[in-house]
Amino acid sequence: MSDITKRKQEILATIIERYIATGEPVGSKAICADMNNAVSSATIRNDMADLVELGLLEQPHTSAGRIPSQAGYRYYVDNLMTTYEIGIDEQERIKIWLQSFSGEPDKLLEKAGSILAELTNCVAVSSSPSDSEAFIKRIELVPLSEHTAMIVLLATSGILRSSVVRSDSAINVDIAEVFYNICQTYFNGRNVSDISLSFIQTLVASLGDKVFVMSPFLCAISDLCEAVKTTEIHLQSPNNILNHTELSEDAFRLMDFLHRSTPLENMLSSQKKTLNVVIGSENSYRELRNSTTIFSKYSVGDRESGSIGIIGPTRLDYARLIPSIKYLAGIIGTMLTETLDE
Amino acid sequence: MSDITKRKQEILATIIERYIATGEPVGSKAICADMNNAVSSATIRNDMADLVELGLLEQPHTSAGRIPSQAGYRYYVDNLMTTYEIGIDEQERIKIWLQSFSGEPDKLLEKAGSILAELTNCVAVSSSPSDSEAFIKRIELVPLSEHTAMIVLLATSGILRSSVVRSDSAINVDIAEVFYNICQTYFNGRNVSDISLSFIQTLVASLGDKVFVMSPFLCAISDLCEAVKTTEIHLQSPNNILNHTELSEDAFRLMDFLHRSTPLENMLSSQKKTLNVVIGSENSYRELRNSTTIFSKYSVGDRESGSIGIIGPTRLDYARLIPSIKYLAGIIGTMLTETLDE
DNA sequence: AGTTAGCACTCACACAGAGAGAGTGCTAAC
DNA sequence: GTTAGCACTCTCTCTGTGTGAGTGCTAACT
Repeated sequence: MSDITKRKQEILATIIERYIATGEPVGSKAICADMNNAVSSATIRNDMADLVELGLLEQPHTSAGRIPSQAGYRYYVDNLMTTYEIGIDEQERIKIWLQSFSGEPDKLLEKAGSILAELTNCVAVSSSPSDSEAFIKRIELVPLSEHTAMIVLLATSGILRSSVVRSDSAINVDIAEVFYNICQTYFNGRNVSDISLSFIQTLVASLGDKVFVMSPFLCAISDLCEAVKTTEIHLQSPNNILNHTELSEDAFRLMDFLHRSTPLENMLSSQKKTLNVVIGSENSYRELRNSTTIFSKYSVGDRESGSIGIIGPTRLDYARLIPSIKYLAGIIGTMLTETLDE
Repeated sequence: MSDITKRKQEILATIIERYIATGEPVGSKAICADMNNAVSSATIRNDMADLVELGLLEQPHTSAGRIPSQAGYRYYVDNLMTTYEIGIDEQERIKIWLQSFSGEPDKLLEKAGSILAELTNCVAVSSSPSDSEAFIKRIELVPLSEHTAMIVLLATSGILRSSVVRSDSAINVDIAEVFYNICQTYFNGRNVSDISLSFIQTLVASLGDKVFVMSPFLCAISDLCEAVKTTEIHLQSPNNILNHTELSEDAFRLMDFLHRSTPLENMLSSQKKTLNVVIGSENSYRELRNSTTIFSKYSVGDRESGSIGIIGPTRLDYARLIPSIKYLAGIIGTMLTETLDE
């Protein structure tokens, strides 16, 4: 692959950039003009034929211009692209805009996602920080009425989860005390992965006559631990899919795909690198075979605990989008880490 | 309008029901068969011509069958339709399914919405109970870390809202006490609409040296009161829009419309009746000119405080959907009222 | 050997005409 | 008021033609 002449690389880059901008197949004449007539269109045609041979370009039909193949985009992203960083003032604006949500990871990610969707005109997807190694930092019981209370669980990963519990018996100071005692003894400081159903069951067995009052609360805690471990997926502007005509055939299937969290989750958890640009059929899900996904992990503390990125067509302005996504992932990580430090 | 002969009504109903089932224009022969050849196709043609004249039917083109006009649907819904109640066992299943979410109105509505979307194959929309006449029932401060705390506000409308606050000074018992004192004196039992920015400002002025510590909390309370008043819109399965080919032209605009809460909110708040069936261009929003919206209000206590319903094409199985929506609205109301009573 | 001009060729697209089929509107008889 | 019969209308599909963009190939040139 690396034995492609400089000129062929230039031609490839020109075709890709022009195609990204216009969405139309690029002919030899147009390239010729873009290259200031350095060589004739016939020469370019010869080179293009070679690039098709190599699988980097495609022809929609015999007498059309060329469009990049998925391998072509891959070569471009890996070897040819020069990235454009996002402007400093824009960076500053985003930072200020996000600052106010730094206390609540989910809200922060939703906001970041909607900024990203706006910026890229694509669907933005983010996963909340999930960390099965997280510990329970704190559990609080917030009485709401005689028979209902809210249980709030804060994990060391910075994730905050809450749920409302109903109890048949009145929730009074005594019960709260029992609750906090149990938390202190059995939950606080414990790894969320330890709180299995069987753990709760053995715990319940040891409670004696408090079991009936306590069990709904303990079940809630178990659920909340589960929720802390579970990656929450945030989807922003799914309708942006419809902006891209090249995806209109897949639109229906894609929409359906986007609205199911499990595959998205699997997709994200299978990504190993910090920045993942997955083009077309490189994606393991068939629904994404005509799409590109660009995701960057963000780090909370020293752990890469979540991702943010986009799903769009393969025809994407990679050179601009990749830096934007990197920037957002970076700033999310920083903010979440700062909040965690206290 | 009421001077339409019995037979014409029967023809109209047959056309509408057949068109709802098949989506294809209905010809005189087909109706003839559906009516057991009680009259000849020629007679039906004569009657159909009259129904077109009256604006209840339309012809896509001269030599096609007839389809219902929007006015035709209206006439059908108002005068001809016989509704099909949802099955008892299905009712029971839904009830059990929803029960577990009765403590959290927003989750309950989301769940109900997703059931409705599944049931109807349409987009489900619901608004959380909003009530500007609600009072503050309770405010709790939940310390999370040295500098952050969660503020939980429960309103008499059953709505629960929370937000995380950062404070520059450490959040200790003293501060909590001051906080609860302020709540007791100024907030608890007060109408959420009273908590304006100017109210907070005068309150802040009277705080003396506690002002710097308290102001982020007070601002949060103000925001939460605002959030209690604000109708929260839940959208379920927006991609169901794409299931309906007759809306494919509007799909893009509709999707966009659905993802902005404000118009949806306006639409819902402008509906006066308990059950609102708004067909096609009866909708005040242009985006909905080819859609039907069916919404039912649900009552919490004795106030109609929110809505649930669907947005779909005008070609809808009104006879089945209307009872389903009524049923869901009813059960939501019952559940929310029960939770509130305690 | 690499580059270029020239030209025939290919293919998608847009438009037009023909044939088929569904369903109508009208007329005249019942 | 109802019905049978029939010409008529309009959509849809298929086919054919013309156009234009862009190619691939060949032969000449540097």
